[in-house]
Amino acid sequence: MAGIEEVAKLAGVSTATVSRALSGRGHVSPTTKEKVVEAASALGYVVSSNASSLASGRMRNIGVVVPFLNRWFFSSVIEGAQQSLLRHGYDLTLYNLAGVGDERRSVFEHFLLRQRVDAVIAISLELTESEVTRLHAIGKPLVGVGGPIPGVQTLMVDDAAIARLATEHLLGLGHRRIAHIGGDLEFDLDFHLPTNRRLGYETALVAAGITPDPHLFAPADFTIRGGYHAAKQLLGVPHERPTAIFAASDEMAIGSILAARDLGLVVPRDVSIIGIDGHDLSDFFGLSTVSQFPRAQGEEAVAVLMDQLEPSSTPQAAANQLLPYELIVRSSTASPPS
Amino acid sequence: MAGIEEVAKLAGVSTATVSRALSGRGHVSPTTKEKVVEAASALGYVVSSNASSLASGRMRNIGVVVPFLNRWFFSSVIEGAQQSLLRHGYDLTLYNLAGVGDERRSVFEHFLLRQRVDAVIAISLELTESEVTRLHAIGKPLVGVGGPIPGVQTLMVDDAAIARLATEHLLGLGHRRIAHIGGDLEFDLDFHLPTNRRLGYETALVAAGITPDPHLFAPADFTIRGGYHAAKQLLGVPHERPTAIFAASDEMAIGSILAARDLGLVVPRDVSIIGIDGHDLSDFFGLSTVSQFPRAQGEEAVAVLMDQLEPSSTPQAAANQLLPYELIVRSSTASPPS
DNA sequence: GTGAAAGCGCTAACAG
DNA sequence: CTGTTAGCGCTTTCAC
Repeated sequence: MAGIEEVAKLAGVSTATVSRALSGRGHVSPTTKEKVVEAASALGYVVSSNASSLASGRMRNIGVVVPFLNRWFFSSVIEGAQQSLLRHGYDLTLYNLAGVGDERRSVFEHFLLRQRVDAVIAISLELTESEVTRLHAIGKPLVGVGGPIPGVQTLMVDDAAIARLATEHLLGLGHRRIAHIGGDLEFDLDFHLPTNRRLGYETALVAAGITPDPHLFAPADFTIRGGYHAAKQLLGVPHERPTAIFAASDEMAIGSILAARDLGLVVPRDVSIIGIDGHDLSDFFGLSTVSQFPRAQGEEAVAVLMDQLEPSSTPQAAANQLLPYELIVRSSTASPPS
Repeated sequence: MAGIEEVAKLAGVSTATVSRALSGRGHVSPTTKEKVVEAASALGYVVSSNASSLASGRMRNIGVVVPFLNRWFFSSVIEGAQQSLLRHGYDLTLYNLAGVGDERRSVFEHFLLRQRVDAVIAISLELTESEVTRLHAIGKPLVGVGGPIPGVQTLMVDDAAIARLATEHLLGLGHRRIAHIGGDLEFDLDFHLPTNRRLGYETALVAAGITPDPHLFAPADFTIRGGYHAAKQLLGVPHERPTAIFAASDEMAIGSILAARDLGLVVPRDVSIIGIDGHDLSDFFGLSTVSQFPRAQGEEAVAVLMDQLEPSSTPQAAANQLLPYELIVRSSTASPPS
């Protein structure tokens, strides 16, 4: 456990110089710097992040708060963020706000209050005003991903536009009876995401001169299982079966594909199905979808934070900016049966 | 940002007493403690983890190293670990060793060397001997989950036994031509897990007087997609089609179910399918499986670490112990067609 | 460009 | 049971 002092001795300089040489902060002559770097690696020296943090106030650590871990969207965002952070020399401390009660309070007491992080990224999580306020009070940047947090810089896709696009794709193929599987109310608590998607769907319909039919809406929980059950409900009716389903997530769309099969329907001949996400499995199921790019969202969140944490001449990110998405047409959508 | 000193003043005690009262270490009279706690919360005081760590040498932070994030098994283990750690007042810093090259070195330079963590949990990841040695050299406990790391305390299920159990289930139903979808060689690099599962499968076969047939083995990559393709291969043969498939993961088993359907085969009438994992989706697909309990594995890993980090009279965990598993019979397995 | 020295905020002996 | 007193290992003014 070599310390800075030993490095200084070996390099024949002061500890201050070692610190400067190794951190890049402040000016050190090239020769000196080289000597220091050499001495450091010779001794296997590495700075103690604690001592460094204590003295400097920087933690080089970002807190990431998520509601779930084993959902494709979340783990993808995290992956993107983590990789990007690593590149910046930051660590990523993970907080899973699964249990909404004590766990959640506990998280805030824990890391907010223990100042373990320089900033926090909240993924698809609606923080309370008090939580936001407290974070801001202690000067911690906070960026949201996946939905608007009042008063907070947020990265999000335009859910309404995405939903409109998906619906328009179906409309363009000639579908008129288009069902929608969206989030149920419980999910709307966080983020109005389902609502926005439903809105986009209805907007597209109306623009095409179609009155949205409440019977063509089914709520589900964003999972394959949920989509399956919702789709069975939608497709099981004897008359006026929808010719297409627009699901608010790929997992629900996949569930819908499976449901259609189980009902003896052929996709896309009998029913077209489109999702949202660009899930790993969408390709496998031949699912048409509107991709959003969660890994990129994680990276972008980090870029936003870095702009604040380490202001450089050239900001890397634009916050409150709408993120890209892309319609991917595969084999689950086609013209309706005539 | 109230400091310990202000709390001490408000409570009318010394900073040392505040520290003791708040951390629980050392004895403080109940009255004093109450006063301190009150003063602390009145001031909104929270310890600075840096200062605390620097002075005490404890980080209250565990590093978790994983090869993937968006795979059910890994995110589940992490979830379990994180929740358990939170309860112990520890944070969880996540390191994704996705890219095996620079990323990996970088991780080790970063956190190993920056002493940000008290210990590390390696999930299904074969650390190099040098990595293990270095960790041990600086006295960091290290526990493996999901496969044996030489010289390291490891939590794992008995993969051979699980595979044997799954195969015996099929045998017991009367199957004789049982195919196996296992990991391909690439995956065997980490952990011999596929090999062990294949071994268990063959052991069961041999015990039943059946000679394992290499044509009944197909490698895949543990994903739904991979399982699908492997199963098509296995089930597509015109003669002597296997009557059952044992897949080394639920995702591959699900892929197999989908492949069977696409080939016009009815599960389990024409072919029985069993997996390993107890995946979230296994219930949905009616998949028979041998559950292992990844969340519990994460929790157990934490318990092992806590025993070392905060030795108490009663050890909570037994290391190098085989973890529980359970055969769950659902509707994907039945007697073979006669 | 480099060194000296004063902390960063807390914990852990050691006394009392 | 509680107070005093050294540091923990680094960063950062401030001089030079």
